[in-house]
Order: sequence, then C-alpha cells, then structure tokens
Amino acid sequence: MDFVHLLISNNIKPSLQRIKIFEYLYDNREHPTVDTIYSNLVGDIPTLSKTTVYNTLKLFIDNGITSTVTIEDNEVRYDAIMEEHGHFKCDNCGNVYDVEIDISALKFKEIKSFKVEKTNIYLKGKCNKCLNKIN
Amino acid sequence: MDFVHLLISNNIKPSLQRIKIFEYLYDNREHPTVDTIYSNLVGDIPTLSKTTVYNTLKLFIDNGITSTVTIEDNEVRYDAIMEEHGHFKCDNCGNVYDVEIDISALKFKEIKSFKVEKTNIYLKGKCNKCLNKIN
DNA sequence: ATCTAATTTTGTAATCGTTACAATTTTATA
DNA sequence: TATAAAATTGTAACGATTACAAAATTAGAT
Repeated sequence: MDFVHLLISNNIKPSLQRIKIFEYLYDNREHPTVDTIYSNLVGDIPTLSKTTVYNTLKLFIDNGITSTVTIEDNEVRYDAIMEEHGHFKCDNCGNVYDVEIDISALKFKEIKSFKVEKTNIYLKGKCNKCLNKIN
Repeated sequence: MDFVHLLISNNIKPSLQRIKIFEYLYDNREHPTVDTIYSNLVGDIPTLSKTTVYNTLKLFIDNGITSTVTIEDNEVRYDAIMEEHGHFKCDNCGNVYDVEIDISALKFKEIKSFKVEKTNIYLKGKCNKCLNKIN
C-alpha cells in the first residue's frame, strides 16, 4: 500500500506525521482513539504532539479518507475509509469489528423525505469469543 | 400517557423530576441534549440541577426506557424508546428525525460471529425542507 | 404525628477530551 | 541563501460529564 500517493491523490501533502498516522489507521483495524494513535506513534516520532493527531485526523476527514466511529457515547474512534461497512462493538471485550453490510438494501418509509448522503450502522452485543469464555 | 405508571412498572420511583424529564422526552421528539432538557424544565422546576438531569437519564437508560443518539461526534442526544427506529440528521438545519426502518431485514456476512443485542442506524444528508430552500 | 433511615436532589469541584492560539520548525520558492 | 508559506508543537482555555458530599425529601416503624 502506497500511502504517500494515496495522500497526494487526495490533496494532502505527505508529511512524516501524516503518513505514519494514516498508515497506523490502515494497518490497525481496531478503530483506534486519538490517545491510542498518539501512544503508539510517539515512540516512532518523539516530537509528536497530540494536537497534530487531532489536526491530521480532521484533515483526513475533510478530504474523505477517514471517518469517525461513534458507536459509544464517550469515545470517538477513527477508521480509514475503505468500502462501505458497519461496525459491531462487543460490550464485554470492548473490541469494535468491521461488518460487511449491504447498505443499499436498507429500505425505510421516509426515504422520499430525505436525501441520504451517509449511512452509519452500529451493532452492539457479544462477540463469539466472549460468549464462549463466559459460558 | 400515564408516565407515573410507566416509571413504576420499570422500577423507577416517580419523583417530580423523573416524571417531568420523561414527559419532556416523550413529548418532544427532537432528541434533545441534556442542556435542552435542562433549559426547558428549569422554568417548571426552579431548583432543578443539571446533575439531576444527567443522573435521571442514566437511570432511564439503565432501566431500558431511554436510549442515546450519538449521530454526531460532539453531542449526545436522548430518546424515549418506543418501537425500534433509525435516525436521520440534516446537516443543514441540524434537526434529527425518526426514521422507520425494518432492522430485522438487515443481513450481514458476519452474523454468525456476533450475538447482536442492539442496532443503531444513523443517516445523514439533507431534509426536503432544506433542499427546497437551498435551490 | 414523630423519629429514623433510606433515597433523591442539589451545587461545587474535579476530570478529561477537544480546541484555540501563538510560537517554533519545516518545507517550498525565488 | 533569503523569504514566504505551511505544518507542527506546547500551553492554555473550554465545555461536557462525573465525583462527591451536603441538603432536602420520602418511606417505614413506632
């Protein structure tokens, strides 16, 4: 995966910080928070500032290569956008998994009243790993 | 609508504050924030504290008669739970509308890997009112 | 009714995630 | 190499939420 050209083709100058942050998002699909991203990169980039992580993620979002996952009230997670998908959070282990959902199949009554530009689907429950551990 | 008995039957003692807060949620379907609820009730209950609004909503959620709507990163909204439904937020006027969606029709590949207990569907875009105004 | 204990409400202070902002550093251009 | 523009950084400020202890209210027993 060529992150430099992905950034350039989305009008983002590929600074070291931006490359590393996007690389982290792309490689680590656990939908990390700002703190997680910062903690895992500050070893690589000792001067890294948390403000830079915030700024960079905002830039990614504005340019359409990242989205937020707000499956939980008290935490904002980030996701490198690939194909459209939903999210499942296990309320036992806290992990957030990607879920392949055919969003175009969603039918609803008020469909003529709104022009829908974005769809987020959030599922919660227990993942199989936890179900097996608990029982 | 008999809010007193609704609270009692959900193991919640019907204090004035609790009745008024649930009544507000039930009657005002714009999915208000804590601030909105507080501002609209403090006239009725002059001693009302914002902490009470937080405490009460948490109690409602724990007892299953309220849920949160986190369609936006930076605001938590509240919803008196009725039948299962999705939400649409117009990014022009900011209003959040209820949307009737048949959630049971959602099919996804990983369905066997998770025990889904709750589903949230968030749509964003433009409502017809705003579309007509803009054009 | 009255006393006592339990519950609920309240206000203040603390916490934590996020943003504002100005200074510094880095990059691009002439 | 000099200058301007852009990106990064650290600190301070902000705002939503929570912790906590005091005050007020309610419920139960006598």
